[in-house]
Amino acid sequence: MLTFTEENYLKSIFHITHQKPEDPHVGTNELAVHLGLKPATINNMLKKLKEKKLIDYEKYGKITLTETGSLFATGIVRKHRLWETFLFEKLGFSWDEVHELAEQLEHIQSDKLIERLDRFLGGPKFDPHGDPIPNARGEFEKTSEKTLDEIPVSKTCRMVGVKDNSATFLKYADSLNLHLHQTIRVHSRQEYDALTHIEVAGKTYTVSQKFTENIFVEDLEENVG
Amino acid sequence: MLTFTEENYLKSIFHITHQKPEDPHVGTNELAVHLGLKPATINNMLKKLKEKKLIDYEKYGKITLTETGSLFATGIVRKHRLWETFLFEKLGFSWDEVHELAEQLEHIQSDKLIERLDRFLGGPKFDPHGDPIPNARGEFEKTSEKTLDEIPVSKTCRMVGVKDNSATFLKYADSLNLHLHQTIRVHSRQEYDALTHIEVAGKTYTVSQKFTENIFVEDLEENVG
DNA sequence: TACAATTGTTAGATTAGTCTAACTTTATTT
DNA sequence: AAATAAAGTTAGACTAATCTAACAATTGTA
Repeated sequence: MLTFTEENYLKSIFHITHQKPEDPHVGTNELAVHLGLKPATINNMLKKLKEKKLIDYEKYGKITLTETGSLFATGIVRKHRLWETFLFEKLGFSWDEVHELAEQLEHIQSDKLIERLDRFLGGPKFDPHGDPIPNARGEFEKTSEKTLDEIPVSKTCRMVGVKDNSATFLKYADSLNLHLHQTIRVHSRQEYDALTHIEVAGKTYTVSQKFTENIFVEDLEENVG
Repeated sequence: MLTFTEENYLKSIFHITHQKPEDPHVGTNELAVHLGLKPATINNMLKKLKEKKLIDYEKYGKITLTETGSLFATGIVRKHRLWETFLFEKLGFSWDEVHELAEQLEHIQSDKLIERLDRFLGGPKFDPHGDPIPNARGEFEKTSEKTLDEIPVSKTCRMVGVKDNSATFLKYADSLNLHLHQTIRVHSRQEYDALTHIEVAGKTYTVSQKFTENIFVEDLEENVG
């Protein structure tokens, strides 16, 4: 049984690893920033996690989850995303509210509870942000890594997720009618700064590259022809 | 904002106070037993709770909740019982399983969540054990204090709650078809040890006084005549 | 390659919540 | 009322998780 704190460390290592699949290196400072703690604190805990065989780690080396650690991490992510789905689907929370609450709920200890919740929700595969929900074995589907800024002008795509999970970003997206499964047409794009004109639900908006690179999309062409 | 631990202390003081309305005295040892801690530990925390104006307490004196402390306590009880109701009604847990899970869920911090949960459940007034659910102001209905051992022979009553919330007791009750709102007829009672023959859903059982005094009931006669 | 910048580590202090062991006060019993 | 039992308190130690400040190793660059 892990402590609340240990769970958060494993989850952060998992997220950092998966946010940049090209570089599986996780460093002390990086983890400190992610967890909002000081590097010295991290160092301290890394020893404990290594002791418990949850991570592989050598002094001045990189941090990686062991198989056990990884299983715990996906377990927490599974719980987090199922609770988000519950809050969104059943209690009517908006997608910018669910993350913070799920941060608390993900630490509830009960396999039975989480399996019942999963069933109650109809075995969802994705959470309200389009992130995949791991199954009880820790497996999850790979999602599109294509972002809206990569879609060529005059093509249409479908929104399938978001890279940024902050409430600010999510509320902004909401205000542009952008939600999961929404169809987006790229009208034009400035060569200089990639400022993009998009059409969403009959309305057009101008959005920055900072914004477009945080929207995950799927091509829609094949479904049209 | 209270810590997990502080919440548990307040909740225990609340429960001890309400379990014996004739004697509102709560002592250090008593609280220690209730929380599964040592008296010395309790003493330590009492100082902190007093400091925070959550309890009234003088050295060697009795412990009582302040108005603020009481409001926090009923808030926790409200959350506990709403979560129990959710687990029972929506996720299909049995009434002997819900308490332990609610012990964790009751500490989730979000007024909005609990109000949404309340609405989702249809504003229940009682939890799966028949205990009243306080409203957002901390008010709750008073329930019957009459127990099955007080029902005269050949009278019929309706089960409205349980005094003992242990899984062992609840499973035993379940095995006798005893659940909330069930009608119970008292067939006979031994004068010596109050061993009682009851009829439940067409079947008869012999139960001890230890058992009958843990079943809260309401008279049914007035509804019959 | 050597220096500077970045990154990581160590030592020691702090806080919350717990414990044990010894002691004090209050309550009960003869 | 005195002796005993029960209840409550204090002092001091421990663990988990954090911090700051000082130091060490690695990396990147001139």
